[in-house]
Amino acid sequence: MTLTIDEQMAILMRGVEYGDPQIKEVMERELRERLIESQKTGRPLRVYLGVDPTAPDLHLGHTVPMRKLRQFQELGHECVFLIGNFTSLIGDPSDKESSRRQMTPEEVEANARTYTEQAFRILDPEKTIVKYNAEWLAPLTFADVIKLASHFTVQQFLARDNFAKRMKRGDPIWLHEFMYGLMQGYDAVALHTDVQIGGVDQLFNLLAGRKLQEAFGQRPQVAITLPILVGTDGVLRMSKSMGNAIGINEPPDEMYGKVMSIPDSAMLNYFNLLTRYTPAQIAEIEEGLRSGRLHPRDVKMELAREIVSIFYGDEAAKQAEDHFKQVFQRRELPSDMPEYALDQPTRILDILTAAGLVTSRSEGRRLIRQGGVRLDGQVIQDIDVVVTPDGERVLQVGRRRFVRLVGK
RNA sequence: GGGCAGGUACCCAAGUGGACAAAGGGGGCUGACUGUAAAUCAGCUGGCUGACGCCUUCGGAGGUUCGAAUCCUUCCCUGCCCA
Repeated sequence: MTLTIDEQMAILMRGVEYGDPQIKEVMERELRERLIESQKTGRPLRVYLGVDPTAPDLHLGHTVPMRKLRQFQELGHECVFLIGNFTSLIGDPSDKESSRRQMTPEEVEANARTYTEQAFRILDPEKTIVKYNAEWLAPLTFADVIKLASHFTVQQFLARDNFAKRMKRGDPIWLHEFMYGLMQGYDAVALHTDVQIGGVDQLFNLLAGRKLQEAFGQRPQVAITLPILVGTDGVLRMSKSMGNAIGINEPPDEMYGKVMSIPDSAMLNYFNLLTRYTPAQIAEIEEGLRSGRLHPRDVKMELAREIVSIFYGDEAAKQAEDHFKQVFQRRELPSDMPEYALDQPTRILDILTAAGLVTSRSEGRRLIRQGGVRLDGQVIQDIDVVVTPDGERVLQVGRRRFVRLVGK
């Protein structure tokens, strides 16, 4: 609370990115004005972040704007975590080149529950207001919707990068997808927001909010947009459906390992968007990597440790790192592994499938043929080998799947 | 409503009567190497089978044929042009 406006601005604008320098200038100016007013009047700003519950788990990509919301929270502002339980029935065109399928109300509801639980690992539950946009979107009449639509032209939508691309390619653009921007814009109106946070791909929607707020006689919100986090492939945006996501609910070992699997080229993206490091510290790392003073592997391990630590604490991060060194660097057995009770001589393929190490027997055969299956460290050559229970034996598939066979 | 072009495996995309479980790329997996599950290189990537082989798959349903992803009928869906 004792921070100066300049100090607050430095925190809040950190990492913020717009496609356009002019927008940035305007947003910066407006945010500053509002902060000053807030300080004078004592009225906290109303800040909101919306997420669509399209998958059961939040991943690291979601945490980028959530951390920004948290910063506002810590500066004493009123923060709304909005679950797009209505919008996700439509499917957001922003994050996909192609349109997203519509979800059933049941799926949305189940996901919304896990989302809020997981969100509180970043946000302060005491200071967070959780809202669902079906509250105000569901009651709108067709006439209301038409009125909202009358504030936009088709050209404005078609100019949007995402639609323009699909247009060019001849991919379908559904009429209902246009409604998405209207809905998200109306969220801002319904919430009387001062600030909305989102990914840069959401800029269009945030600006739609400004437009609608003006139409409703409200002061247009400040849009704060953040860069997109890439997934473990290092190229595409992180998303569960792309299979390149790191879930915030994943166990520490898994989280650490997945961070280690990102390409070196993605490291700075992660440092910037996910860690607690200052810009100066990150610049130093960047310089170190470039000059060869720092070893990329060590830097990545530092990154993995930091990320696990944010979610599970230093102790768990340390343990995850030890596990990683043990299993992947020294190729030793992990300290603990799942057990599978073996009570009679059993063919190897039966064990692999029953223990869930492979998804089909064909896959098991393939892995054995490729030398990817080991019993007590010995590569299994014979597909037909029968394993007899004999105290404890360790069955390993590839480098990271282990099961302890326990005789009975 | 009319004309034209399309709908292929997790994704993109070839194939237009048999040699197609279906080219190529991406992703994923395994192995080698290494600096890590980076990079690079090699292999694998529908299911069942010890194996020969068998079964299921090319928008849906029928049909022609010894044989169909490929031809025909019909239905559903998409894009472009015209109205």
